[in-house]
Amino acid sequence: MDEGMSGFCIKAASFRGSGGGGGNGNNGTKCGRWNPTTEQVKVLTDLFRSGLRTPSTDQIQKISSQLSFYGKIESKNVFYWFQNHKARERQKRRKVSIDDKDFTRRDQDKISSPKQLNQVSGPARVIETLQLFPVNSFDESEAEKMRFHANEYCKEATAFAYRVGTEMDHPPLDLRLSFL
Amino acid sequence: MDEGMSGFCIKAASFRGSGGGGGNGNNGTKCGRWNPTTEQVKVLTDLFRSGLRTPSTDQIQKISSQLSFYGKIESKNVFYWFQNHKARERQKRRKVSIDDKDFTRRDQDKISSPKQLNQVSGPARVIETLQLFPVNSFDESEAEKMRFHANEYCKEATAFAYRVGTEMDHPPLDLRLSFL
DNA sequence: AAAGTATGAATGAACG
DNA sequence: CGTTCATTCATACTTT
Repeated sequence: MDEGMSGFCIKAASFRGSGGGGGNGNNGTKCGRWNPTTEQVKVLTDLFRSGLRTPSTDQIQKISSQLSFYGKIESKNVFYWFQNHKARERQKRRKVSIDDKDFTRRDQDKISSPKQLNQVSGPARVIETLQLFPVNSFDESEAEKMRFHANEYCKEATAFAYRVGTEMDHPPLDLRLSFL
Repeated sequence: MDEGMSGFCIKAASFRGSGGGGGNGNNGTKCGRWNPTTEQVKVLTDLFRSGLRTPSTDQIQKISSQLSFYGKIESKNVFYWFQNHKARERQKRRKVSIDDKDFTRRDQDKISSPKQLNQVSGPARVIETLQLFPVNSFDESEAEKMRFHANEYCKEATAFAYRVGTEMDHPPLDLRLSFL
């Protein structure tokens, strides 16, 4: 297809996510955008999982410094990484939650002969246990913005244990584009 | 978490809309990546051609719900579809316009694609929130198609537990993140 | 079957 | 912060 590759250097097919640091030495001829190594990603992920979500400038600096050992990295990369990771956690939760499992119970007219195979709707998305007590273990020296923040989303902590139907019965189809 | 690794499901060589529309026997147990049926693609394309470019979350969910009849689909699939379709439309357009100095003697209007009619270069902003008119092709029932939608933005008072309070998470694990 | 193409998915970067 | 753009990776599909 002869894509663009217009502009900057190209990359030579690196693998990402292949656990165990598959020699993803992005160091070298790498320009354009930051391509984190598996080690870098792991550390960042650990930090995130530990509860870090919006690191301060100082934290970003420290993280960046530590991560620079594994490869080229800048502070802004760390900043963006956390921004994106946090945003996407939320975004994904929103998109994957109410997706399928449509209850469009329209009139049962004609079934024609559609081939609804075993449409496995929703592979039982697991619900991670959310902590109600944010305990920030690190950075107790300059907890600036991390004040009492645990009092904003207290609407309901109900973990809807919705079981995914073992057998999804398909409603008769009647699709119009007027659902928007 | 780790949206990365989407597991690894054994690929089962599925068919996608094997040729002419007819039986796009949606694959049965296919995990890997979403494989849209021809009907799904048609609806999405119609929506796109109607001017929809970046559907909102609500729209995405509605579309996904409607499309779930034709086969397995999730909201994120719809999201990605529009993102990709828009990006690639732009990419193609950008590539065929600038640079490339040679005027090909050949016809510029090759086969192209039947998927470009509107949305040309121009400040004319395409409609973002549009009213869809039925363009169904395999649905002969014309019962309630002319419904006035008015300008009611009733937000579908569905009681979805929506709070996402996944703030801090403090697993008992201990990392060597002492450099912070 | 290999090579090429189309496209779903992921994510860095940045905008508003 | 949520949303959007750009680029890239992975894979389904097509062509040779």
